Amino acid sequence: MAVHLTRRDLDVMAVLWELGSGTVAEVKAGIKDDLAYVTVLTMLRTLEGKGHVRHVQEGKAFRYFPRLKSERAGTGALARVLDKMYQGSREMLVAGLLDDEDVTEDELRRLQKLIAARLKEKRS
Amino acid sequence: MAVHLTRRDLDVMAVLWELGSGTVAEVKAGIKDDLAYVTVLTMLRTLEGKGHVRHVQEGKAFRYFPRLKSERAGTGALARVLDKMYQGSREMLVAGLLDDEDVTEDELRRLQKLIAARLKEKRS
DNA sequence: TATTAACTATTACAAAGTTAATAGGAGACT
DNA sequence: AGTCTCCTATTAACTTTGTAATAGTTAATA
Repeated sequence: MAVHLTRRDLDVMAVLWELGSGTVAEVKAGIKDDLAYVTVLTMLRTLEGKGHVRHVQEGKAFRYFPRLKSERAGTGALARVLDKMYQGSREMLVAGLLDDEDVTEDELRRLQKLIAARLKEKRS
Repeated sequence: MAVHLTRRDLDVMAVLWELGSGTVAEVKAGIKDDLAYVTVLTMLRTLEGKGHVRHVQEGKAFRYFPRLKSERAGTGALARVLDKMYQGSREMLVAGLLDDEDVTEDELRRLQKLIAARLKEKRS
Protein backbone atom coordinates (compact mmCIF):
# COMPACT_ATOMS: atom_id res chain seq x y z
CA MET A 1 0.00 0.00 0.00
CA ALA A 2 1.24 3.47 -0.83
CA VAL A 3 2.75 5.38 2.05
CA HIS A 4 1.28 8.80 2.37
CA LEU A 5 2.99 11.38 4.48
CA THR A 6 1.52 14.75 5.24
CA ARG A 7 3.48 17.95 4.93
CA ARG A 8 4.53 17.93 8.55
CA ASP A 9 5.13 14.20 8.67
CA LEU A 10 7.54 14.80 5.89
CA ASP A 11 9.31 17.64 7.65
CA VAL A 12 9.90 15.40 10.62
CA MET A 13 10.92 12.32 8.65
CA ALA A 14 13.31 14.41 6.58
CA VAL A 15 15.18 15.41 9.72
CA LEU A 16 15.34 11.84 10.94
CA TRP A 17 16.53 10.60 7.58
CA GLU A 18 19.13 13.29 7.53
CA LEU A 19 20.44 12.73 11.02
CA GLY A 20 19.75 9.04 11.30
CA SER A 21 17.84 9.65 14.51
CA GLY A 22 16.83 12.50 16.75
CA THR A 23 15.39 13.60 20.04
CA VAL A 24 12.40 15.90 20.10
CA ALA A 25 14.70 18.84 20.60
CA GLU A 26 16.92 17.83 17.72
CA VAL A 27 14.01 17.36 15.37
CA LYS A 28 12.55 20.66 16.48
CA ALA A 29 15.85 22.32 15.66
CA GLY A 30 15.92 20.65 12.27
CA ILE A 31 12.57 22.00 11.18
CA LYS A 32 12.51 25.42 9.61
CA ASP A 33 9.30 26.70 11.13
CA ASP A 34 9.52 27.49 14.76
CA LEU A 35 7.12 25.06 16.36
CA ALA A 36 6.52 24.49 20.03
CA TYR A 37 8.40 21.66 21.64
CA VAL A 38 5.22 19.77 22.41
CA THR A 39 4.03 20.18 18.88
CA VAL A 40 7.04 18.31 17.60
CA LEU A 41 6.57 15.72 20.29
CA THR A 42 2.98 15.23 19.18
CA MET A 43 4.07 14.81 15.59
CA LEU A 44 6.61 12.20 16.56
CA ARG A 45 4.03 10.35 18.61
CA THR A 46 1.63 10.46 15.71
CA LEU A 47 4.28 9.08 13.40
CA GLU A 48 5.03 6.40 15.94
CA GLY A 49 1.35 5.54 15.95
CA LYS A 50 1.48 5.14 12.20
CA GLY A 51 4.52 2.94 12.63
CA HIS A 52 6.87 5.22 10.76
CA VAL A 53 9.23 5.84 13.66
CA ARG A 54 10.18 4.10 16.88
CA HIS A 55 11.94 5.36 19.97
CA VAL A 56 14.32 4.27 22.67
CA GLN A 57 14.92 5.85 26.03
CA GLU A 58 18.07 7.91 26.18
CA GLY A 59 18.74 9.39 29.57
CA LYS A 60 15.48 11.01 30.43
CA ALA A 61 14.61 11.81 26.85
CA PHE A 62 13.44 9.70 23.93
CA ARG A 63 15.49 9.18 20.84
CA TYR A 64 13.45 8.57 17.72
CA PHE A 65 14.48 6.47 14.76
CA PRO A 66 12.88 6.30 11.34
CA ARG A 67 11.43 2.89 10.54
CA LEU A 68 10.22 3.96 7.12
CA LYS A 69 13.04 4.22 4.65
CA SER A 70 13.20 7.40 2.64
CA GLU A 71 13.36 5.48 -0.62
CA ARG A 72 10.14 3.74 0.16
CA ALA A 73 8.33 6.97 0.90
CA GLY A 74 10.20 8.51 -1.98
CA THR A 75 9.05 6.11 -4.60
CA GLY A 76 5.50 6.47 -3.37
CA ALA A 77 5.56 10.23 -3.64
CA LEU A 78 7.48 10.10 -6.86
CA ALA A 79 5.01 7.70 -8.40
CA ARG A 80 2.24 10.11 -7.57
CA VAL A 81 4.03 13.07 -9.11
CA LEU A 82 4.93 11.00 -12.11
CA ASP A 83 1.43 9.76 -12.64
CA LYS A 84 -0.54 12.91 -12.00
CA MET A 85 1.75 15.61 -13.27
CA TYR A 86 3.82 14.04 -15.93
CA GLN A 87 1.20 11.63 -17.22
CA GLY A 88 3.45 8.77 -16.29
CA SER A 89 6.32 9.91 -18.49
CA ARG A 90 9.60 9.48 -16.71
CA GLU A 91 11.29 11.43 -19.45
CA MET A 92 9.10 14.44 -18.94
CA LEU A 93 9.78 14.26 -15.27
CA VAL A 94 13.51 14.08 -15.73
CA ALA A 95 13.31 16.88 -18.23
CA GLY A 96 11.49 18.96 -15.66
CA LEU A 97 14.06 18.04 -13.08
CA LEU A 98 16.91 19.15 -15.29
CA ASP A 99 15.25 22.44 -16.16
CA ASP A 100 16.71 23.78 -12.99
CA GLU A 101 19.41 26.33 -13.74
CA ASP A 102 21.87 25.03 -11.24
CA VAL A 103 22.31 21.58 -12.65
CA THR A 104 26.01 21.30 -13.19
CA GLU A 105 27.85 19.73 -16.06
CA ASP A 106 29.34 17.28 -13.62
CA GLU A 107 25.98 16.23 -12.39
CA LEU A 108 24.79 15.64 -15.90
CA ARG A 109 27.78 13.47 -16.57
CA ARG A 110 27.16 11.43 -13.47
CA LEU A 111 23.59 10.95 -14.57
CA GLN A 112 24.80 9.69 -17.90
CA LYS A 113 26.97 7.17 -16.14
CA LEU A 114 24.09 6.09 -13.99
CA ILE A 115 21.91 5.49 -16.99
CA ALA A 116 24.67 3.77 -18.88
CA ALA A 117 25.03 1.39 -15.97
CA ARG A 118 21.35 0.65 -16.04
CA LEU A 119 21.51 -0.01 -19.73
CA LYS A 120 24.29 -2.48 -19.21
CA GLU A 121 22.28 -4.30 -16.56
CA LYS A 122 19.29 -4.43 -18.86
CA ARG A 123 21.22 -6.05 -21.60
CA SER A 124 22.82 -8.64 -19.39
CA MET B 1 5.16 30.55 -2.89
CA ALA B 2 5.11 26.81 -3.28
CA VAL B 3 1.93 25.42 -4.74
CA HIS B 4 0.52 22.70 -2.57
CA LEU B 5 -2.19 20.45 -3.91
CA THR B 6 -4.00 17.90 -1.81
CA ARG B 7 -4.64 14.37 -2.98
CA ARG B 8 -8.05 15.20 -4.38
CA ASP B 9 -6.96 18.53 -5.79
CA LEU B 10 -4.43 16.56 -7.70
CA ASP B 11 -6.94 14.04 -8.98
CA VAL B 12 -9.02 16.85 -10.37
CA MET B 13 -6.16 18.83 -11.84
CA ALA B 14 -4.77 15.71 -13.46
CA VAL B 15 -8.00 15.27 -15.39
CA LEU B 16 -8.02 18.89 -16.47
CA TRP B 17 -4.40 18.74 -17.55
CA GLU B 18 -5.11 15.59 -19.45
CA LEU B 19 -8.22 16.85 -21.22
CA GLY B 20 -7.33 20.50 -21.41
CA SER B 21 -10.62 21.39 -19.78
CA GLY B 22 -13.68 19.71 -18.41
CA THR B 23 -17.20 20.07 -17.12
CA VAL B 24 -18.08 18.70 -13.72
CA ALA B 25 -19.43 15.57 -15.34
CA GLU B 26 -16.31 15.09 -17.42
CA VAL B 27 -14.02 15.50 -14.46
CA LYS B 28 -16.16 13.15 -12.42
CA ALA B 29 -15.84 10.58 -15.17
CA GLY B 30 -12.09 11.06 -15.24
CA ILE B 31 -11.59 10.30 -11.57
CA LYS B 32 -11.23 6.67 -10.60
CA ASP B 33 -13.19 6.76 -7.38
CA ASP B 34 -16.88 7.11 -7.81
CA LEU B 35 -17.66 10.41 -6.19
CA ALA B 36 -20.96 12.22 -6.12
CA TYR B 37 -21.49 14.86 -8.75
CA VAL B 38 -21.73 17.59 -6.15
CA THR B 39 -18.55 16.42 -4.54
CA VAL B 40 -16.65 17.02 -7.73
CA LEU B 41 -18.37 20.34 -8.12
CA THR B 42 -17.29 21.31 -4.63
CA MET B 43 -13.73 20.35 -5.40
CA LEU B 44 -13.71 22.42 -8.54
CA ARG B 45 -15.15 25.38 -6.69
CA THR B 46 -12.53 24.98 -4.00
CA LEU B 47 -9.82 24.90 -6.61
CA GLU B 48 -11.33 27.95 -8.21
CA GLY B 49 -11.18 29.64 -4.85
CA LYS B 50 -7.52 28.85 -4.66
CA GLY B 51 -7.12 30.27 -8.14
CA HIS B 52 -6.01 27.04 -9.72
CA VAL B 53 -8.88 26.76 -12.18
CA ARG B 54 -11.31 29.12 -13.82
CA HIS B 55 -14.59 28.47 -15.58
CA VAL B 56 -16.70 29.72 -18.44
CA GLN B 57 -20.37 29.16 -19.00
CA GLU B 58 -21.08 26.55 -21.63
CA GLY B 59 -24.74 26.07 -22.26
CA LYS B 60 -26.16 25.66 -18.83
CA ALA B 61 -23.07 24.02 -17.45
CA PHE B 62 -19.67 25.33 -16.49
CA ARG B 63 -16.53 24.36 -18.27
CA TYR B 64 -13.45 24.45 -16.11
CA PHE B 65 -9.94 25.23 -17.25
CA PRO B 66 -6.71 24.74 -15.37
CA ARG B 67 -4.90 27.97 -14.62
CA LEU B 68 -2.05 26.27 -12.87
CA LYS B 69 0.25 24.58 -15.31
CA SER B 70 1.17 21.02 -14.52
CA GLU B 71 4.86 21.80 -14.80
CA ARG B 72 4.57 24.45 -12.17
CA ALA B 73 2.77 22.17 -9.77
CA GLY B 74 5.10 19.41 -10.90
CA THR B 75 8.28 21.21 -10.13
CA GLY B 76 6.82 22.25 -6.81
CA ALA B 77 5.97 18.71 -5.82
CA LEU B 78 9.16 17.41 -7.31
CA ALA B 79 11.23 19.91 -5.42
CA ARG B 80 9.60 18.76 -2.23
CA VAL B 81 10.27 15.11 -2.95
CA LEU B 82 13.80 15.94 -3.98
CA ASP B 83 14.50 17.99 -0.94
CA LYS B 84 12.85 15.90 1.73
CA MET B 85 13.38 12.39 0.49
CA TYR B 86 16.50 12.49 -1.55
CA GLN B 87 18.30 15.17 0.42
CA GLY B 88 18.38 17.32 -2.68
CA SER B 89 20.26 14.80 -4.75
CA ARG B 90 18.84 14.66 -8.25
CA GLU B 91 20.94 11.62 -8.93
CA MET B 92 19.46 9.68 -6.08
CA LEU B 93 16.04 10.64 -7.27
CA VAL B 94 16.69 9.55 -10.81
CA ALA B 95 18.24 6.36 -9.49
CA GLY B 96 15.06 5.72 -7.53
CA LEU B 97 13.00 6.49 -10.57
CA LEU B 98 14.91 4.01 -12.67
CA ASP B 99 14.65 1.28 -10.09
CA ASP B 100 11.29 0.50 -11.52
CA GLU B 101 11.34 -2.85 -13.28
CA ASP B 102 9.48 -1.73 -16.33
CA VAL B 103 11.90 0.89 -17.51
CA THR B 104 12.69 -0.13 -21.04
CA GLU B 105 15.99 -0.05 -22.82
CA ASP B 106 14.48 2.40 -25.25
CA GLU B 107 13.48 4.70 -22.52
CA LEU B 108 16.94 4.65 -21.06
CA ARG B 109 18.39 5.54 -24.40
CA ARG B 110 16.01 8.44 -24.80
CA LEU B 111 17.03 9.66 -21.39
CA GLN B 112 20.64 9.52 -22.42
CA LYS B 113 19.85 11.63 -25.42
CA LEU B 114 17.99 14.08 -23.28
CA ILE B 115 20.91 14.47 -20.95
CA ALA B 116 23.37 14.66 -23.79
CA ALA B 117 21.37 17.52 -25.20
CA ARG B 118 21.46 19.32 -21.87
CA LEU B 119 25.16 18.85 -21.72
CA LYS B 120 25.58 20.38 -25.11
CA GLU B 121 23.51 23.38 -24.05
CA LYS B 122 25.57 23.78 -20.94
CA ARG B 123 28.77 23.93 -22.86
CA SER B 124 27.52 26.42 -25.39
C1' DT C 1 -48.20 24.55 -18.34
C1' DA C 2 -46.59 20.91 -15.52
C1' DT C 3 -42.85 17.70 -15.34
C1' DT C 4 -38.41 16.21 -15.84
C1' DA C 5 -33.52 16.38 -16.37
C1' DA C 6 -29.26 18.46 -15.84
C1' DC C 7 -26.96 21.86 -13.60
C1' DT C 8 -25.22 25.12 -9.83
C1' DA C 9 -25.51 26.97 -4.87
C1' DT C 10 -25.81 26.39 -0.08
C1' DT C 11 -25.01 24.08 3.92
C1' DA C 12 -23.40 20.46 6.88
C1' DC C 13 -20.63 17.27 8.97
C1' DA C 14 -17.09 13.81 9.89
C1' DA C 15 -12.26 12.76 9.64
C1' DA C 16 -7.60 14.12 9.43
C1' DG C 17 -4.08 17.26 10.31
C1' DT C 18 -1.87 21.04 12.94
C1' DT C 19 -0.70 23.46 16.94
C1' DA C 20 -0.16 24.11 21.61
C1' DA C 21 -1.70 24.88 26.67
C1' DT C 22 -1.48 22.54 30.77
C1' DA C 23 -0.05 19.00 33.92
C1' DG C 24 3.07 15.88 35.95
C1' DG C 25 7.65 13.41 36.73
C1' DA C 26 12.58 13.25 37.57
C1' DG C 27 17.15 14.72 37.86
C1' DA C 28 20.13 18.91 38.94
C1' DC C 29 21.18 22.72 41.77
C1' DT C 30 20.94 25.89 45.91
C1' DA D 1 13.99 20.25 51.25
C1' DG D 2 12.72 23.42 47.79
C1' DT D 3 13.09 25.11 43.27
C1' DC D 4 14.39 24.94 38.53
C1' DT D 5 14.77 22.84 34.26
C1' DC D 6 14.00 19.53 30.90
C1' DC D 7 11.29 15.90 29.65
C1' DT D 8 6.87 13.19 28.46
C1' DA D 9 1.58 12.72 28.74
C1' DT D 10 -2.97 14.41 28.26
C1' DT D 11 -6.26 17.05 26.32
C1' DA D 12 -8.20 20.06 23.20
C1' DA D 13 -9.00 23.91 20.12
C1' DC D 14 -8.84 25.12 15.61
C1' DT D 15 -8.13 24.33 10.54
C1' DT D 16 -8.30 21.87 6.38
C1' DT D 17 -9.97 18.05 3.64
C1' DG D 18 -13.27 15.20 1.84
C1' DT D 19 -17.93 13.96 0.91
C1' DA D 20 -22.52 14.71 0.06
C1' DA D 21 -27.61 15.90 1.11
C1' DT D 22 -30.74 19.29 0.00
C1' DA D 23 -32.44 23.23 -2.33
C1' DG D 24 -32.83 26.19 -6.19
C1' DT D 25 -32.45 27.26 -11.33
C1' DT D 26 -33.10 26.75 -16.19
C1' DA D 27 -34.11 24.66 -20.37
C1' DA D 28 -36.31 21.02 -22.69
C1' DT D 29 -40.25 18.23 -23.24
C1' DA D 30 -44.66 15.91 -22.81
